[in-house]
Amino acid sequence: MLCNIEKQTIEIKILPSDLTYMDSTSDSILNHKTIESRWSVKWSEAKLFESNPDPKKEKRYVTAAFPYPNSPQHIGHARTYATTDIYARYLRLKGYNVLFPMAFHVTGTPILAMAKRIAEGDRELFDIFENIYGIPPEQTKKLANPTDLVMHFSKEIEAGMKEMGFSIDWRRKFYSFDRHFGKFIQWQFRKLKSLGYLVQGEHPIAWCPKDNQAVGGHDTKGDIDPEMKDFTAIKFAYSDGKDDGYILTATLRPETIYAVTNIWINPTLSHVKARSKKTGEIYYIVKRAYEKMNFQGFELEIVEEFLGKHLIDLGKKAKNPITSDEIPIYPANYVKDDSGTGMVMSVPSHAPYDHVALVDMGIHLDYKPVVRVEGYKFMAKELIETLGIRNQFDPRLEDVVKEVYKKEILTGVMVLGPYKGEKVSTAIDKTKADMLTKKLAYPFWEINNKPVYCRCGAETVATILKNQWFIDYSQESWKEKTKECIASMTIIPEKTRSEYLYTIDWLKQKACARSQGLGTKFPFDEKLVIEALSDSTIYMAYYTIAHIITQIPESEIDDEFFDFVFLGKEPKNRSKISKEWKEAKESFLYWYPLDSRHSAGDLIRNHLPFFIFIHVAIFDKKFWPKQIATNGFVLMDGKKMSKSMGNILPLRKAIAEYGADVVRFSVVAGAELSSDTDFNRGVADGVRSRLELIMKLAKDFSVAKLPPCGRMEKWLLSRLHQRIKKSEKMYGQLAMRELALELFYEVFSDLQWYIKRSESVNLKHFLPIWSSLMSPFMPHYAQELWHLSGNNGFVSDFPKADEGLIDPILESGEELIIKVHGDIEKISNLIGKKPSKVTLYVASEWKRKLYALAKSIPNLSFELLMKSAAAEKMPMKEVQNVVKQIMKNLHSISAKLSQKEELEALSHGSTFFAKDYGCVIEVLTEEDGKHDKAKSALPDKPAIVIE
RNA sequence: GCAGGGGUGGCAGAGCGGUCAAAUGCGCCAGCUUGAGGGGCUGGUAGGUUAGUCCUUUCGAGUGUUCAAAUCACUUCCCCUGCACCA
Repeated sequence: MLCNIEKQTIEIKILPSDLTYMDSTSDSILNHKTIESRWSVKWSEAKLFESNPDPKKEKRYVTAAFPYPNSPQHIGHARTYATTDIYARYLRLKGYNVLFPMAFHVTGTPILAMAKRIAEGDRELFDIFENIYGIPPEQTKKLANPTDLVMHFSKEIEAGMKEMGFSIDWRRKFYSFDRHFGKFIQWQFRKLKSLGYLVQGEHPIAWCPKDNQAVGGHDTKGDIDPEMKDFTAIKFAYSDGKDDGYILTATLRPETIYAVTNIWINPTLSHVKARSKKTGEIYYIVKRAYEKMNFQGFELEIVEEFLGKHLIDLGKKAKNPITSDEIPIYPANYVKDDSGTGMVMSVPSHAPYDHVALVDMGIHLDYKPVVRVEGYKFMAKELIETLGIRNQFDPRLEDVVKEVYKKEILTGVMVLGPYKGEKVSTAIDKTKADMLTKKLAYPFWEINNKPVYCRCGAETVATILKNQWFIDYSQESWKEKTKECIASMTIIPEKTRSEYLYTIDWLKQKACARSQGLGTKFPFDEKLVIEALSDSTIYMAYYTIAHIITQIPESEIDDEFFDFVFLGKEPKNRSKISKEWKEAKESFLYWYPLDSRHSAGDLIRNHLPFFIFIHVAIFDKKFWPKQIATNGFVLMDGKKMSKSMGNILPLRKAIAEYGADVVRFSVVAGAELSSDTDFNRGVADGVRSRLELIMKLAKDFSVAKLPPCGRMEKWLLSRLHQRIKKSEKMYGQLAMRELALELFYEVFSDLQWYIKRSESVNLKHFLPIWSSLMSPFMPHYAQELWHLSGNNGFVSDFPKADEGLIDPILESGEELIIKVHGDIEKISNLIGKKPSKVTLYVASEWKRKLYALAKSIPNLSFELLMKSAAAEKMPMKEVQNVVKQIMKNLHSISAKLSQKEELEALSHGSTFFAKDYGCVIEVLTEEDGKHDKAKSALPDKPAIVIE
């Protein structure tokens, strides 16, 4: 029961106009800093988020992708964590024992590269630090050591997370370069190797010849990711048999080898005759290619150097290694020496340049088509002729090349050679593989988007890493197991499921070790470091023991420890099992499997599949993850945040300005989970001012001792209890946008209506429930409200919907009042005068019956309804009019209330109408009405007469 | 090209067969409130029309299914993301 005990009542009368004080500068009593720090201190003192196994309670284990501390966090990062925290807090309210841990990922090269840039005094970086993150240059200078950098930013991030009120168990914090963690990762890799998932092979990478090391995107000027392009270097012997050297041509289209007509050599460029020290083979190539080839393991030495003209002047012919055709060698000025070997096999039927060059020379040949493309016979030739391109130097030729290559490779079908009938995309690989195995050709790599410069200034080159280690995600049985896991998981949003499956299908081998970077040493080659996407796949398991394992000296940790904890295998020597071993195992068994993994949506194509792959590889099925939820980005005023645009809003700055709860709410509430959301001042201000109104109301009126049992209090509670039911489902599905609407914006309009309608305001029963419902989103303010409304302790339960308090009649009654209120307004605007008297006529009971009748008759027609009405002995003259209306809007008619109920509601509303419009209100039944209009009353739509 | 997602009002973004001229927020306009501003409140925001109504056009374009389509099917155009070794 609602109103029983409060005896002492103090009547506080307020008018809606009294509430027009939402003054954002008057937040002395609404200071978010005070409220937020008050409660975060209390939470931390109560160790509320330090979660330990408790066999009596059901657990839920949630994690979010750990941050990479090479810069402070911005509001975009906050979205994933806020989502996770909201979910974690919701689960706690539902009574679960919830674990939400956090750590820092420092693996890889970006931090190293950044520290190096600081050491070098990189202006650009110092500017970014100063202008975007507010770090003065003197301080930046001190961060030249990678560890200092990590510590500085991780502290910053941790502070931000604490300010945000994330319910994290910080005891479990670690860094991915911690040695204890390294032991765990090495164990993981030994496991993968023993399972046959670790393989070695060749791998092309970008290389800096000056620094003598591999170059990733972070190591280049302008952070450009070097892209690798694979050529095929094909050996053309001289046909006279007198020269044992090969003209080594490089091509991207090895499948066109069947239609080579000649070889192009640029007569003006420096060429060399070079001998391989490995095989003794001799190649003719441009001089610039010689250096590049040595980076790719050809081990060449120069025998002779000359201009290309020399080779042409010999007048010899070459032999096609596949078709054995004898082909001439022609000069071509368009051939450049910065790409490939500087020697080109000419395929005029498919290469636009070759065609134009031959035409230029006045040579006419019978073209052999190798590839057929819909709509063309010789695509290259036809396009050139259509465009009227006359020589090799026409800039449009470049576009033609792109167009032809794209079309032919993507849609073309082979019409020549052993792969006749196959798609070009596969024929390229097959033809190439054939030539490679027969040693008729070699792979040759080039940086596709060159020039890419290393930060040291040198241009990067392509090189081939022998013995690169891979995790072999290509194994079919492994893929199947991974898919099995996905099938058992809840994927939020569900529509991304196919993306996971697609990614799992195309994942091949993933290079997992690098020569540099922070992190864990590769156990099978200590010169290498495990790269970042490979050491972050099962670290969620490590959290469960992170605060326990550190109690064991690192030197005593071995694979048996992890086997024992994670796989349940007893060590050979059972006396090894210490208290910590047992505790760790118990903790893992309690918390695992992971119940929900949270991350940004862009990780669906790499980290998240890896996460599942490695889990299914290593852990027992009962420890496979249960759920993944991914979210979109946060835009700043509609634009993507970026360093170059300078529109990054650092999280802590946002918190200082708006307060943690407003930021939390704003970054998750604006859009559905998976789509990008916009953060802008307007939205954040709107959230803040609403929150402030509620706080103000609470402060002033929550403790008022008047009985909160009036019609409007009941209405407010009825609405709220409806929302409890709905929101529970939404929380479970992480429907952030819907929750925000349901629990915040709509509740706010309820409150506005309530204030308008009530003689006095009393939120005593409303506030505790609402604060509990909202507490996952706005934990600090919710806690404050909980406290203000006279409750002790922490918000700790999810409210239960009380069906007995849900009153549909009451709600419909208010709906009617809202509608009539609006209608009066509309009419008086329309007739252009303020009402002095308003009379409302409530429709007769028989009209409601007629409505019900209409709804109950299948395949309703005018005649049918008239007949039925006649059978019920209704007043047929009027029935005709009503039936006409019914037939028009059959789908929208409703009569939720009886005449009596409508009458009651409107009578109650009449004092409000009278006050609001400053006029006399009369509510009558249709039958009692004298006015002509009275008859036009319909259920849910009283007739209104304004005088 | 392949794979995935998407095209809705000034903007963002719901809706996914009837209650839809289309939630909500932002913006804009008008009135009120306020010392001004900010803020707040009320109403409006496709066009026309009317005592709260009704009509027409509208949800990328087109065709179809249906008594009924923003919602279903087909065709077509356009946009975004990914196609890797990068955290």
